[in-house]
Amino acid sequence: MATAKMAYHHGDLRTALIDSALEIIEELGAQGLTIREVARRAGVSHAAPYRHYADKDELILAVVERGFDLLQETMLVARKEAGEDPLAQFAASGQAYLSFALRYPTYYRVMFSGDLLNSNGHESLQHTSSAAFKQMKDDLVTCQKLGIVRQGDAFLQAVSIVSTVHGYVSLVNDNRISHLVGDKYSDSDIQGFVMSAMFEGLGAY
Amino acid sequence: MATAKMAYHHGDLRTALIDSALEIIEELGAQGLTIREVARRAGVSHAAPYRHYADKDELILAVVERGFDLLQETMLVARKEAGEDPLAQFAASGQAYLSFALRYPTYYRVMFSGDLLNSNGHESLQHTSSAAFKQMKDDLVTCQKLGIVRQGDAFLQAVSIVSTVHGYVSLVNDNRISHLVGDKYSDSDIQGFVMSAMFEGLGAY
DNA sequence: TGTACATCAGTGAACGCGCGTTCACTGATGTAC
DNA sequence: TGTACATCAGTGAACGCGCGTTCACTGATGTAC
Repeated sequence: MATAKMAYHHGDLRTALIDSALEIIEELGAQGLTIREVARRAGVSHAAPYRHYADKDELILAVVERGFDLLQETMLVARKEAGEDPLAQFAASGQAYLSFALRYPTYYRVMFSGDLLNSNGHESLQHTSSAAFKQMKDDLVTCQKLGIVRQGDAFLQAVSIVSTVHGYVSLVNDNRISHLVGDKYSDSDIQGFVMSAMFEGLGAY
Repeated sequence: MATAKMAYHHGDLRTALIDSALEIIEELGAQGLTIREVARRAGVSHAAPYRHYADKDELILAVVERGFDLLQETMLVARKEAGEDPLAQFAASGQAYLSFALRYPTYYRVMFSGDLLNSNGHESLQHTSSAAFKQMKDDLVTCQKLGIVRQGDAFLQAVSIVSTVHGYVSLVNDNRISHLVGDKYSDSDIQGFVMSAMFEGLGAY
């Protein structure tokens, strides 16, 4: 990890700081994310981050932005691997979303609740999530045309789907389900059921 | 508000502290909830709370507990007012849940994410939410017997419903929907659609 | 009913802590000639 | 290729702040006789 390059000038501290931030978020939770801890993990004095980010909010914003980029890309790859069938494409990107959210619980939370930000400036984030949402709506329209999803307003259908997925993920990540379950079901049983109930609501065949 | 009684001894500081905490949570968010601010609002020195709660976590726990009690009671009242029809009862308590969550967004969030708690000791909370969940499951079983809800494992159905409702509420409260909407739909349009999609998934007639 | 005293519920000063941010600085790098 | 110098990316000490918690204290209350 430590190369000669890192002696005084770091090389790419701007990126390394985000890496450290992610590490912290998953390990310590959102509360643990401080400029000083980020610097500590990047092996740098706690004033150094100010060379790259004006203040804490700007760093957090960068962290969240990267998260959305990563999520979007993951979903795109999954969709491409799913072949030609539009419903399969749709399901694949949904699954990618789900996997991301369950794999990086705290990160996901930070991304979706304005938790850490003090100021505003969410514009760029809104752009990314709007794009993902539009993609989803288009998919639904396609599926409707093919008669494999119930007719109706695709926008409202999309909100409904997003609600279910987001809700499921949030409950699991906040550990609100496991104590209800006992040994009766595995996580994937539950996940499977919730997703198929959702598809039934959509009338997807 | 200030009575003679409150001169030195407060009267019921234990309760008043929770009131202040709620005020803060709705007004400043979870981050703003500090022992010192709570004391400030209750008009008392910041050491006073320690007469009633061992530490910050214990206070927060009391706040959350009250929230669950309130939620549970609200739901029970709604259910009783809904008359005899089991599906109506079920829908009514769901609606009560929804209203609570949308009315007290930050409070709801604090209740459902372990956000503020440092230590563990969630046992009593788990008890309350388990009870609410069990109620829901029983309702579903009843509805199944009457043939007004799709047959199947009521537990899984309940998880699915909770996911959708919780997800919808979380998105709305974190302001993740409004920027997608534009002027096209009112909040209640969306809410109505999401709920009926959910019921369709259940096969509720 | 009055009084002595234990107990309870507050006060306010003080502690140590980690935080975000600033500042004067210094070491490394890149570039013009 | 070598050198002077501007610029860039770090350092570390210092700031003020609000926090959780503790402590010795004091005022109010309740109770036994």
